[in-house]
Amino acid sequence: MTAEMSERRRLILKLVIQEHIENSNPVASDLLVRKYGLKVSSATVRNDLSALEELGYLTHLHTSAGRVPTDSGYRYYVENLMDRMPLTITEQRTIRHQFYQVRSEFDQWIHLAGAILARTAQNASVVTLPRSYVARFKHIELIAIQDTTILIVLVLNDGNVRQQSINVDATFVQEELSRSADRINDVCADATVYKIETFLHQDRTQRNSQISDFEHMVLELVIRSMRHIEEQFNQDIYSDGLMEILNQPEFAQVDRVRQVVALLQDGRELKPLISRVLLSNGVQVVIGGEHAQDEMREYSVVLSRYGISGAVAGVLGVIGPTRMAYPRTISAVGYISAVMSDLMGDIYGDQK
Amino acid sequence: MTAEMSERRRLILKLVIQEHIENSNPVASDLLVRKYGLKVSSATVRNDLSALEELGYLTHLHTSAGRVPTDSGYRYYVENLMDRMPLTITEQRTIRHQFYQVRSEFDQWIHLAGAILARTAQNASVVTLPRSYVARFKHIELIAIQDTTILIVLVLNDGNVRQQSINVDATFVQEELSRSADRINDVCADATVYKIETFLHQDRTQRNSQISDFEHMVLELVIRSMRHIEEQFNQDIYSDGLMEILNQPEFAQVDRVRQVVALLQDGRELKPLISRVLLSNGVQVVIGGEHAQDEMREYSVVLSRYGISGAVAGVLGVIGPTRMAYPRTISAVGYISAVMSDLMGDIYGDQK
DNA sequence: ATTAGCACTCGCAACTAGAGAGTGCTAAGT
DNA sequence: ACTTAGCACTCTCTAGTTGCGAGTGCTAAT
Repeated sequence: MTAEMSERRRLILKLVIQEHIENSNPVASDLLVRKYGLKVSSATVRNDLSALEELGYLTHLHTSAGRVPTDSGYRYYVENLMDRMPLTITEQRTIRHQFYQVRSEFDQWIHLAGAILARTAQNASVVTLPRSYVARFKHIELIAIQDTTILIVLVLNDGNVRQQSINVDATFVQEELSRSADRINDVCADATVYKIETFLHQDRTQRNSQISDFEHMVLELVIRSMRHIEEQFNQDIYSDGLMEILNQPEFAQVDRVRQVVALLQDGRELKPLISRVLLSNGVQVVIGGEHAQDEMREYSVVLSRYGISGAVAGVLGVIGPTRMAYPRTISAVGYISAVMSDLMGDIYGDQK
Repeated sequence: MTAEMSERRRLILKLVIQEHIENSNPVASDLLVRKYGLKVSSATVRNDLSALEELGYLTHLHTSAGRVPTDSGYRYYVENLMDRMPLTITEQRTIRHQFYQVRSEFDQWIHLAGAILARTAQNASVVTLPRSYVARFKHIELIAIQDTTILIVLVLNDGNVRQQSINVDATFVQEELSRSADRINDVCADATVYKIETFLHQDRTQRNSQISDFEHMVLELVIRSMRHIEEQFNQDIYSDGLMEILNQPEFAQVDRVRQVVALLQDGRELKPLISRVLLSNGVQVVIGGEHAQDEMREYSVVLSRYGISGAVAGVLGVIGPTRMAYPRTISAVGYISAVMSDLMGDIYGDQK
């Protein structure tokens, strides 16, 4: 005697969820009949609603309140019911245009992506920098900025640039430094950390070293930097749209606000998700209680990988309350990740 | 017959403010007598309180509530009453130690400063990057990252590093690029934008050009970048401590929270302040209604310039509700700006 | 299977009352 | 002239009460 699905029940579930997403209050049976012109009476709808509740897709807070979707209700909606809702042509053009304008400054990309995502989805956005799966040395530059202070600029193959300064005993002139940099660039071209380490080790045990003590020291620093980067592989999460998410009615209480601020600020709860998404394709949706972490129980995330498959990749997406405009959010995340991937293809080339 | 100051009234004002700063509720006459063991009765204190109110240093919200400082009360306190409260030796040592650990990665400095300020003052912090008064070219690097894509890394004398990528028609090999970079580095050494422009102009009108067309193009980009940097001179505000400030009891209502998030996020209200502080010495305090902007009426800021006087400078400080632990905050801002200035002296040298 | 009708539940807003906190004033004391 | 005790007065905050509206759930009829 358990409840069963039917076409009408599916329609009612869809309407309940869409109505709830739009207005955030519980949905009543007769509102559905009136607003959507159902050809049945509110009593019939009530029966269906309680059947949908029995199936686990809806709940009430208390007897005399309208229905609210559960996490599995949202899941069913996302999988089976919702209509795709692509961004309008105008929106797409605007977005492409904005990216085009900052195409050469790629440290701006993630800021732009974060801002657009947040505005489009009316929720908070998260974006990680694109990173190589294995960091490779691309180029080093040594610049004398003071008598005994040297600025090291290290460029990796994924466009990661790190600057660092060191103090040395002796005074170097720029020519010397440039020659050292050239030598290091030669030796390390396209090398992984491991290769650089091996080289350093061999060079040390040999009698006639190819490189100077100073260059040794620089290489040590390079290794340390690259290790450091690999450790925090995709761990720096840039986030935007705090204002947007705070305008959602679920954040009318301060403790909810504090909770979401904490969530976005340290990002500990998001990291496992991001790691998983990095290995997947397409837009991923995790809804409320599906999260492993308790702190995320009240939030949904819509994430996608972007980048060049097999080479460099990052993750971007949206986080918001479980009551979220999934169709639009999913489209926005999908579209922006595609635009970003295209851009990266232009710059890094479509290697592989 | 206007009210006058007296030693006891000064003491009472000081106690009211300190008590209010600590507990955030209005201060009653008999609490002062009980808690601080005053040698007069609560009725006397009441008389003094109403005298202080007449002088404009205190208010009531309504007849039967305790006293609360006004903005000018806080001002009087900061100018005349408060005891300096330096950070403890342990705190100072911890802070120095933390900076020491990241001394070579100076893009971390502002993050560290922001975090420490926020934690120490239990409020939001703001930090701007150190910038030269006039940007000077230091070094350029051209790196082939793809057949027709070149990465430009531009280093300015204040340590500002900008990366940019360009697409070109022809294919360049790294050697060619390095030679071009060398030539540009020669020509532009320590030049201001103006100088580079003049050079470019002269070189164009001459028959035999010193540099190639490609190098011309790069220089154009350099000029654009430097202009861009000069325009947003100290305009990028890094901010931290949102969690800390939200824990202050004045942010128990959501609209206050939204207000402060907006304030920190766009920073429009802070920019004029920062520009002013850049030209001043020592720790500057602006309290509530002293702000020119209405949006800042409920906040106080404690700011200080840091850097090397006459060369590079930035601003750091704390923003919080007018009820703020001024002595401690002022000490923290002063101390951290001193530490940052020292560090910068080590790196950039104490030129001038 | 659908529907009308109606009792029942729950939350929410408005109102009331009483307690508590703290002042302001007056008149007396030093 | 300053200080103080005493007390009335004001205002807020909390708890309790009530009534209303929204919406369900059930029953019995179609």
